[in-house]
Amino acid sequence: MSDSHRGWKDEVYGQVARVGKALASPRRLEILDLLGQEPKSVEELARELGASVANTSQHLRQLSTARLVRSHKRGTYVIYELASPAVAALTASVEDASEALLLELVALRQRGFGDPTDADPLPLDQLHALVACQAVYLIDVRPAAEYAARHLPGAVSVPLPMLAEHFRGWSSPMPVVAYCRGRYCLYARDAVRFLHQQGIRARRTEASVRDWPWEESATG
Amino acid sequence: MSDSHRGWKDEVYGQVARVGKALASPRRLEILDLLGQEPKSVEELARELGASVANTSQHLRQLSTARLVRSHKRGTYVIYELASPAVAALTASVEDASEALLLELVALRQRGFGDPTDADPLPLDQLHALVACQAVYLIDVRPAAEYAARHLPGAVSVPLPMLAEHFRGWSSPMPVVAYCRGRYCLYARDAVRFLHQQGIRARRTEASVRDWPWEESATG
DNA sequence: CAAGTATTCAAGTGAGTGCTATAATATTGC
DNA sequence: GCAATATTATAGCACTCACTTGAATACTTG
Repeated sequence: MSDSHRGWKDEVYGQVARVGKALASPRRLEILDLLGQEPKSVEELARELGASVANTSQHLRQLSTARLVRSHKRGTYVIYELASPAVAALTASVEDASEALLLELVALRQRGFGDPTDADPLPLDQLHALVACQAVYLIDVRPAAEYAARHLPGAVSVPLPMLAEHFRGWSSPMPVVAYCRGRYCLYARDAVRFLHQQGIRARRTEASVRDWPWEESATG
Repeated sequence: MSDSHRGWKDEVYGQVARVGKALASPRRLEILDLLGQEPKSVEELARELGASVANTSQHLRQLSTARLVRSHKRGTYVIYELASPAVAALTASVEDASEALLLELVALRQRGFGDPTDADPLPLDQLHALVACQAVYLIDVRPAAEYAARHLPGAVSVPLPMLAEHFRGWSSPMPVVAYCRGRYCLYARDAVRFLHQQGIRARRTEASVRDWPWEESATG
């Protein structure tokens, strides 16, 4: 009985495992998070990953055969992007589950944000409210291209290298809130540390373009 | 800049990849689906999988070190169970994503349910309504132990081997709806085929205990 | 058409994985 | 305590995977 279904089940779970295998490498997971920000070229991904171009290309090939990403050519570059929003939802699920199950991961993340000057992150719902009534100065500290692709409504683009220049002579009493790529990105942490050094009220949030309630292409 | 965060990112994504690796094997995915029904012993899982006990034990060990499952002893048996509801949600996410991304999987599933006598499955919301007003006879064709652990409200336990006996002399005009473990289980299909042969109005649903809106331990 | 550049292919290596078969380790029931 | 049984550990095999290196491909630009 159960035996007569064996072949079919093997095939079915074999297919699901194609997706599972794609999620089995740290590099590939990081690639998926990066592509969740914005489509990127192989070279750019390799630079972000600190990996060789050839190696990055191979990982992208695997993600591609598992249908998690797709590519098209733009000029001399091959631009990779997530195959669908379902992929961003999938990686979010895996990361959520990991945080729920692995104490090590929670500890590791606390270690990254453990400096006493790193205030608690601003929760998503509070951010929503504060931005709506313009009570905070929301900055997007990712590279400009990622801001251009998609950003939180009301946010100002201040890439990390521009931070000092942007806040030179800053005297507004309005508190600053910084966001970056999300949970596993330290840009916002670095920004907040710098602003604190300058005596500017600042806080980070773990919200990112992934979490924001998106109406299609509303890039306010 | 990005380089100074490298070590931390490697560790973080390494942790997430622990969960990813656990999802990278067809056998382990099937184990997670089976444990989503009910906690089971190694021996029982091995029988369901058509795998050796030793091999099953090894897979369970991997799932265990990734914290997706946990175990406790009952008599001479070691009973494995999902570590938390988050694991069931995770496997559901992976399967959802696979179905959204892999045409092969959709085709494969259609092949399993492609017989013209297999009517379209009853959607979850319709099932909810029909059960609420007692317009259908809902049968749970999984093994009795899984029914005992958890079942849809209003369902009657009719394990597949008991099907013929249960419906001998059946004359009610009420249509039968059969459910089993879910999307990748063929028990409900087999039950509906049999009932059709007997001239009984029957339909399957892909709803399962995983999909039902559960209030805690309401096993109506 | 030629040069330059972005990407992919191919081969090689060391580590890891899935499976089998066999032995070892409980733990229960007599 | 001894036999029976459920589970896990160990060793070995074929295979896959991640990464590196060096060459090949494809496309743009002059």
